[in-house]
Amino acid sequence: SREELVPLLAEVFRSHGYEGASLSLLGAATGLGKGSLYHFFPGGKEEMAQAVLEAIDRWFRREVFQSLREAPEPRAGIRDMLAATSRYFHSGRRVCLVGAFALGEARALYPRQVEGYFAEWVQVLASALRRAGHAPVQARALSEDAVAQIQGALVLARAADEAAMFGRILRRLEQRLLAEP
Amino acid sequence: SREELVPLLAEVFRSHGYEGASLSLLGAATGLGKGSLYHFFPGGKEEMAQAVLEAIDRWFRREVFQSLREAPEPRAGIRDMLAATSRYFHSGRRVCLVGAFALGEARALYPRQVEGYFAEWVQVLASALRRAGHAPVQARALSEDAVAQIQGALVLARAADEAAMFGRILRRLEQRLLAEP
DNA sequence: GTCTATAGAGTGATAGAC
DNA sequence: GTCTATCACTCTATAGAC
Repeated sequence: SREELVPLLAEVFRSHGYEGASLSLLGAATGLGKGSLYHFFPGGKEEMAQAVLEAIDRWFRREVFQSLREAPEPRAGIRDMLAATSRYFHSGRRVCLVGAFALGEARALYPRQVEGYFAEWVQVLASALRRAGHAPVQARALSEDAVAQIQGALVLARAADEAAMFGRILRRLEQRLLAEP
Repeated sequence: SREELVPLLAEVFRSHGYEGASLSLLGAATGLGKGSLYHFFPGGKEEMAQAVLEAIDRWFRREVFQSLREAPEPRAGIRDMLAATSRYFHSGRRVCLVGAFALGEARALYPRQVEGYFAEWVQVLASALRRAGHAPVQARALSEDAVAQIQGALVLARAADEAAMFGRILRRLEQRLLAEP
């Protein structure tokens, strides 16, 4: 049942941040009392956020990184990655929890996960760009730019409360990533 | 003396977020008791954050947007803007408070300021790009991409705890912004 | 007396841990 | 549900300047 709880907890952390996600909010979202929450997560709030980060990590490995790694045609993999990214972030209406953690206090609690999430994304995308014909150095640079662009697009879309901005930026990013090396 | 307090308060909000910036932290950072803080900011924490956002707004208008608006040569203005940006964010070691607010709960408290900060940045940069020879639609698109890139670079640099990443991304952004239309 | 700035005890509410 | 700690905040008291 931990597995069924995690997506509910995730949405609370995403929309309220780590400090803002109080046990009463987490309880309300799951329909559980504090006692039950501590039964499933003896480590309390910290363990809940840990479980959420692990679930995010699994999702990105499966839905976003896998097609980048395994697509026979790297450019198709890049398209799939961007489509999965847009789906995951609800076309810009949803915030990136790892990005929000990176900017805030929670970074200190989960340094490995925060660092690893972006590092793996950049590495996997750079590898696909190399297979698409880019020189290693350019592939790495373009990949860093791209992952930063996605995160920045989420910030701007949320700031403007205009999800469409996320879609616009992602569409231009796709053109840039698929342009001939 | 409010003016002398604001930068100290700002650093607390930046490194702990809105909810994480407790009155005891704010008191410790300023060396003031609650009485004094409430003397200068009768509206409490909300007014302190408001004052910080106003100071940020003034700083960006003066140091970042002005050269974009007034530089006789728009490309020089763009270079100055990027240099001021890098200076402001301490070459990637400092977080963007408005960006952090945008991703978190505090966005709801200051919707106008959060929205306005990015909207003005995008608008002023797009105007400089038009003067540099870009067509209006392309200027606007490139400007959105650029401001998002800067915000994303701050997220990634902070996530990786590697300030140099911010510098790398900004250097490539400069090339892209100064490329011939 | 008045004004501005200060400190800090004390308020109820709520936090997370258990 | 119970616990203690801490939250934002209020209030009273007090200091020196003029």
